[in-house]
Amino acid sequence: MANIQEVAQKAGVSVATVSRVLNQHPTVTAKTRLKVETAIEELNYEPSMLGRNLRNSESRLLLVLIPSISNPFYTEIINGIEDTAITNGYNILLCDTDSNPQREHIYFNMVKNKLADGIISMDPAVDMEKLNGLAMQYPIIQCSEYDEKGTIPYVTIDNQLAAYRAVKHLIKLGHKKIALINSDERFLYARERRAGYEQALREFNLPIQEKWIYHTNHLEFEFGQQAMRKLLQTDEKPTAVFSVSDTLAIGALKEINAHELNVPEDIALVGFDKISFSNMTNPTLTTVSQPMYKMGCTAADMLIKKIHNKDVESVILDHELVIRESTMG
Amino acid sequence: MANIQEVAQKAGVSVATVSRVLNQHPTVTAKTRLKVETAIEELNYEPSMLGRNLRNSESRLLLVLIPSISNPFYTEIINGIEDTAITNGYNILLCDTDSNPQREHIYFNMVKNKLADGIISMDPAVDMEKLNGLAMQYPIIQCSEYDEKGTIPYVTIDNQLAAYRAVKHLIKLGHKKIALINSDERFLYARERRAGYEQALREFNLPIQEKWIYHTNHLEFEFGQQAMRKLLQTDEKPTAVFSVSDTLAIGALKEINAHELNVPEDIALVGFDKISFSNMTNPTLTTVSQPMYKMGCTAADMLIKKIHNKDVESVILDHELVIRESTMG
DNA sequence: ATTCGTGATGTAATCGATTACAATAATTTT
DNA sequence: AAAATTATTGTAATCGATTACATCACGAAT
Repeated sequence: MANIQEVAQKAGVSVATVSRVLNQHPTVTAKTRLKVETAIEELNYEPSMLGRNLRNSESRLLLVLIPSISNPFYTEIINGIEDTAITNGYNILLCDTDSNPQREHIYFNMVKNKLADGIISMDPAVDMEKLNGLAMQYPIIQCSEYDEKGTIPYVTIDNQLAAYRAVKHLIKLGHKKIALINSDERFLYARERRAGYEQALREFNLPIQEKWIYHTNHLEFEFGQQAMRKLLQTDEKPTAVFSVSDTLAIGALKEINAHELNVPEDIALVGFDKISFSNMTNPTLTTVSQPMYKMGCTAADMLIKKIHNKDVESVILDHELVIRESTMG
Repeated sequence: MANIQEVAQKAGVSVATVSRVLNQHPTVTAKTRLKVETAIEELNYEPSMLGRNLRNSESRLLLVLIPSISNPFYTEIINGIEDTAITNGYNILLCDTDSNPQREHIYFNMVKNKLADGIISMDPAVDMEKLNGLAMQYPIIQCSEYDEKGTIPYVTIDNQLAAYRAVKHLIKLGHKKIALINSDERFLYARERRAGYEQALREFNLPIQEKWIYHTNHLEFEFGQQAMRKLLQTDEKPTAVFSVSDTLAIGALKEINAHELNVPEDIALVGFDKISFSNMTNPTLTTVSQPMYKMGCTAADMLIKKIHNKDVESVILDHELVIRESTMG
């Protein structure tokens, strides 16, 4: 790979002139520009981002932190981020943190070292303290999950309201024994969705029963199955289940079927996220739709603004309850 | 963010000594090491990758090119890559190329510019010519999809044999009218799997009927539905379907159900990839299992070897036909 | 006491770009 | 035609690290 020196030599000019051509400075003569451009062409030269970044302290790269690539919830968000980034001349790099602090540390360092210009964090398990510290010096946005006590701008939905509506929908269908499959309440979204669940129950004077609330640390299908297995073992089986994630709900559906029970006749089921697979199950899954693509776009917009030192405000986007077969009697 | 100069000043030593401490050179006195380490501590200093990379021409970053993050097929492979990379002191960056040459170009440049040390490409739609050109100078490995005419080392499975076995399994069950849902035959895997399909039919003297071969450009569920709709419209309906991807098969299953037909009684179904969803459908999906995690590990191992200038040979891993409910009569 | 050897540290070049400032060439003004 | 002005281009410092080589200090050998 040729460097700027060789181009300069070949074109018979100084490196400064080559750099000016590269950066489209208007002061360069058409003739010299041509010379340089031919030299670039002939040497197949491409400027080194390393040298450039070191000098400019800018990489035009955005980091997107996700806990796990296997969660389909993130795919549409990422598409939104990517489209917006590219429109603005940025590129994104996906970072699968596996909720591992050590990996996170590496990605944090990439920003400190100017290898990236900013971070969009979607990892609920991120070290909030570290993230807040980093955010004092570097552009950071949180997407979906955020720190209520922190000062980092975020884009999300009203999780409590969404859960409330989902459970209210079940209550309106006549259900009185409604279970909750929740994830780890270390996470804000889990706490908020539980609050929404309880809010709905209280509003209709239904008791909140611990035996119908199941917590799981993982979001994979199998954990939904496991959750449902437990719930079916309770002395009084629930007639409806609200799950805080589609993947868990799909696992639950599988388990319900395995017990020769039917959805929605025996047990109604509501998920959360509207992942594409939720429309492929039989029955199709009632779920809460988050505007994922828009969320991604908004997050990217906010980050880019922040990089340019503009002020940004947190955003709460609308959600929607998508009623499908799993709650249609 | 402090730099090495400031640390040197604070510690009362030269930058060379600081660098020596950072790189654990044995020649530094315990006393000076301590001085430097305290200074690093106090200034909260972290060495800049940019400066280091520029000097060392090494980033210890690997690029992983995937066409789309939404395809669950890649998740386990990526886990394998990531685990292996980290064990060897490398980190990975996921690049969602969207099969877009312009985006690819950016990622190719990152390697040219030493922002990354090598590439694992999993994009079937990658510009093979460019990739081959790049591979003459930079470490590149192909995973899953590869260029049969090129010289880039790859890791994959025997796609033709796998397809042959899948279709033979259907024939052994007594099926004579077997359809194929294939993806774009620009891709090698699609051509190979079709070859396996035809090989099995020929071996058992079954005619190859164009009406039962459907091509689709996308792998999302909806395209599987669309494919199946077409196949059900043919004058003579197939009694079995082999789909080159689980996502397409799951879409097909949905469509079959929508027509009030049953799997496997009316139509048997075989997918490919053993994605985690394929065990959540009802009935569960017979599919071809690729050793995805191992594939990822192998690819990462090969790439790291290549970065260290060792010779690497292409690898063909074993596959397995996983028989589940969708072909159990 | 002088010389030598060894180990610890410092000096300065280097990687590949950008850019302030200097220098030169081209043009206009008088 | 000489001076003044302006348009191009070149020189060299800079970003933050690494490292070959130079230097220095100190103890051992003679």
